[in-house]
Amino acid sequence: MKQQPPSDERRPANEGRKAAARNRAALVAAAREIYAEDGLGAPLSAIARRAGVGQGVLYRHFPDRAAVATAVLEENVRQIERAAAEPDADLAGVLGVLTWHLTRSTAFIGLLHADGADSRAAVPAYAQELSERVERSLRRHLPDGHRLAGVDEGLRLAVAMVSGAVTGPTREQRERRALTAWALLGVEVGAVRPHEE
Amino acid sequence: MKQQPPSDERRPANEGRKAAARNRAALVAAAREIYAEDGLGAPLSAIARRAGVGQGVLYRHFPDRAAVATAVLEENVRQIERAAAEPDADLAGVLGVLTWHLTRSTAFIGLLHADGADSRAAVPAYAQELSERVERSLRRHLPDGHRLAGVDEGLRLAVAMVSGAVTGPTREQRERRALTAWALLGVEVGAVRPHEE
Amino acid sequence: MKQQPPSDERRPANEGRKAAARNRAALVAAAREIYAEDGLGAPLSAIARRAGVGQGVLYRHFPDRAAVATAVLEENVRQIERAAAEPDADLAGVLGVLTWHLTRSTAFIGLLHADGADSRAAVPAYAQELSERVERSLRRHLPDGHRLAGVDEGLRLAVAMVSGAVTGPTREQRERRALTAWALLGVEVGAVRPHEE
Amino acid sequence: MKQQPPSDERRPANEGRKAAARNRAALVAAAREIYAEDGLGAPLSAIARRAGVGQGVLYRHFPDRAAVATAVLEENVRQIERAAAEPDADLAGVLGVLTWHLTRSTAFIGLLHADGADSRAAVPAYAQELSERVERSLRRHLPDGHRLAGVDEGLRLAVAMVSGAVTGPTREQRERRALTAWALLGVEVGAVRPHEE
DNA sequence: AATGAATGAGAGTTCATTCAT
DNA sequence: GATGAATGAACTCTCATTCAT
Repeated sequence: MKQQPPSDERRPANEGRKAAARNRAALVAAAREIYAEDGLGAPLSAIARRAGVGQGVLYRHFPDRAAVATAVLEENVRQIERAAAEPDADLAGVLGVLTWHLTRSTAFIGLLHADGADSRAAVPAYAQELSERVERSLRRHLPDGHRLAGVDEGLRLAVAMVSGAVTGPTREQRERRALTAWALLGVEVGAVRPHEE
Repeated sequence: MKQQPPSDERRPANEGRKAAARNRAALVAAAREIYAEDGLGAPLSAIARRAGVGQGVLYRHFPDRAAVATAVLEENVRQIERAAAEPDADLAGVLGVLTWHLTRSTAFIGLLHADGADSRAAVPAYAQELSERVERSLRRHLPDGHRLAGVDEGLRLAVAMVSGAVTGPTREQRERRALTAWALLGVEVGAVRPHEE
Repeated sequence: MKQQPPSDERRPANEGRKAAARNRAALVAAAREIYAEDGLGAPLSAIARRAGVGQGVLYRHFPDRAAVATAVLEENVRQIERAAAEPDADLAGVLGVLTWHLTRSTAFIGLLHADGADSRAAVPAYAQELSERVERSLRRHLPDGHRLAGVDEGLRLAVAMVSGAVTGPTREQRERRALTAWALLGVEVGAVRPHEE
Repeated sequence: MKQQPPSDERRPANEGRKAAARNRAALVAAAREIYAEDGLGAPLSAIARRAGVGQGVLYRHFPDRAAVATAVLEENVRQIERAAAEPDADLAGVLGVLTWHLTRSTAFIGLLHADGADSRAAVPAYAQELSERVERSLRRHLPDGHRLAGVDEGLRLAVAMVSGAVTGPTREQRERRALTAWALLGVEVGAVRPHEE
C-alpha cells in the first residue's frame, strides 16, 4: 500500500498549529488592552471576546488568571531584558525602556507594586520572578559609585517609587510624572521608548 | 418582591440602639483589618461578618462601598491633619505620622495610589478629596527652600513614590522601606508614630 | 472580585450546545407557568429553577427581566398576528384568538393593562410595542361601520376593558367572563381558540 | 391629699392618644401617595418615612402589608357607600363617585382587578369583601330594566372593565378613558367627583 | 406609644471554569 | 483545536419584621 501524500486542498493540522499561535498572540494583545482599560481584575471572558476566540481557547493556552497576566507582563520584561543585553546599553537607556513600559502598561505597574508580596495583591507569586528579572537587567548596568548602588534594595525601591508616581489618565501626564520622579531621585533617565531592534 | 422575614427561631438579640455607635465602630475596624488582608476590593459581606453584624447594618451605616472606604481612610487623614495642626508641627514630624499610616494601613496606600485617577481604580472620587487634604496638611509646613518646593507637584509625587515603596509582608519591612524611600528623596522624616496627643 | 468555581464534585452534566435551544424554550415555558401563578413580578430564580437550569443560563438567554417577559408575550402576540394574517380572517375570528390568550396567559393580561404606562407597572417600554402590534392586527379587520370604529381609542379601550374582566381562578370562569364582557360591549366574538394552522 | 389638676404644661397621656390617631391617619395618607407613585409593592419603610413616623408605629397600627392596603381602600369604599346612602342617590351619581376614585387611586384599581382572586394578586382575601361592598352599594340603585340588570354578574363585570380601561399617566387621560369606557358599555355616569357632604 | 437599629433571608447579577459538540 | 453554553457559587443590595430603649 502506498502512502498517500498530504492533500494540498486541506491541511487542517498545519492550519491548526498556525491558528493556535495566532490565537495565543491575540489573547495576549487583547489582555493588554483590557487590562489597560479595566485593570487586572477584568473578566477573562472579556479578554476572550476581545481576542475573538472562545473562552475555551483561553483556558487551553493559560491555565488560570495568573498565567494570562504573566504572559502580558512577559513581553514587557523581555523588552527590558533585551535592552539591557544590547552591547552599548547603559543604565539610563534601560531605565528609559522601563519607563516606557511603566507609562504604557497598567499591568506592568501593578506588577511592580505587587512584587513585595502584599497579601492584597491579585497578582501573586509569578510577580516575584518577573520583578527579579527586571532588577537583574538593571543591576548589570549600575555603576559602582551610583546613587542607588550604596543603598540596600536601592534599585528595587527606586523602581517601585517611580511606579507609584505613574498615575493619571493620559499617557503624557504619566510620562511627565515618571520623569519628575526619576529627577527627584537624582537618577538620570534616557529616552522613553520601547525596545525595538 | 416577596421578602421572607428572618427565621423566627433563634433571632439573635436585638441590642437596641445603644449598639448603633458600637456597630459603626466595629464595622470601620473590621473594614480596616479586611482591607489590610484582602485589599480594597474585599467583599462587604466579609466586613460585616468580621464586625459581627448583619449585612443590613453595614448598609444602614454606609450607603455603598465607597462610603466604607472613606470612613476607614477618614481616620488616617484626620490624624495627619491633627498632627499638622499642632503648634510645634514641622514637615518632618507630619511626614512621620504620614509614614506611620502608610506602613499600617493598606487602604491608605491604595488611597494615595488612586488619587491620580487611574481608570482601573475601584477607589474613585472621594479619594481625590482625601488625598488633597493630606497634601494641604503637608504643604503648610513645606519651607520655601525645600527640595520638594521647587518641583511641580513635588509633594504629591513624593508621597506617591514613598507609598509605592511601602510593600512587604511585615510592618518592620514596610517601615524600613518607607524610611529608605524618604532618604532616597533626600527628605528628612521624624519619628514614625501615630498622632495621639 | 474573587469568584469561586462551582464545587468540583457532582457538577451536573454539561449537555453541550444542543441543550441551548431546549433550555431557552424551557425557560420561556417555565416563565409562562410562573407568571400565571405568581404574576410578572415573580423571582427570576424561580423561573430558572422551574426550567431546570442554572441562573446563569437565564441571563445568557435574556439580558434582563423585561426580556423574559417579552419572550413569553411574543408568542401570544405572534399568534394573534398570524390569525389576523389569514386570508379569511375577520374581526370576530381574531378576537376569538385574542380572547383565548387572555384567558390562558396571566402575563398577557398584564401586558394589556400596562400598555397605558402606569407608573406602577413593572412592565415597561416593550409592552407598548407589543400592545401596538396587537392593536394593528385587530384594526386591519375593523369594518367602517363597526361600533368601535367611531370611538377614539375604541379598539384599545375595548381590549383593555375585556382584559379587566378576565379574572377568576378557573379557565372556564375567565372565559365565561370574557365572553360576557364582549357581549356587554356589543362586539361579536368568534370561537375562543389558539391559532394553530 | 388633693387631686392635682392636670398641669397645662404637659399632658403626655392625652397627647399620646391624639398622636396615635394622627399617626394612623398620616400613615394611611402616606400609603395612598406612595401607592400612587410606586404601586402596591412599595416598601413599607417608605410609607413610614413619608408619614414621618418610625416603622414600629406602622406595625402597631397595621399587622401586615395587607392591612395597610385595606386601610387605604377602606376610605375609597366608604365614600362610595356614603354616596349610595344619600337620599337622592341614583346609579349614575354613585358611578360618578366610583369613577372619581378609580381615576385617583391606583390602589383602588388594583382592588377591583384583584377581586376575582387571581393568584397573582398581592392584594388577597380582604379585597373580596371590599369589592362586594362596592357592588352592594351600586346594586341598590340598579333599575330593573337597566342594561346591566339582566346580565349575570353584569355590574361587577362592568366595573372591572372600566377599571381595566383606566390607564395613563395623567388624571385627565384616565378620566377621559373611564368615561369613554362607560359610554362603550352604554351606561350613563354622573359627575365625576368625590363624595363630600 | 414611639423610635429606629438590627437581623438575615433572598433577589438580581456576574464570572471562573468545565465540557459536549 | 475551537467554540460557546451551562453551571452555580459569590457578591451586592433590599426590605419585612422584631425589639431594646
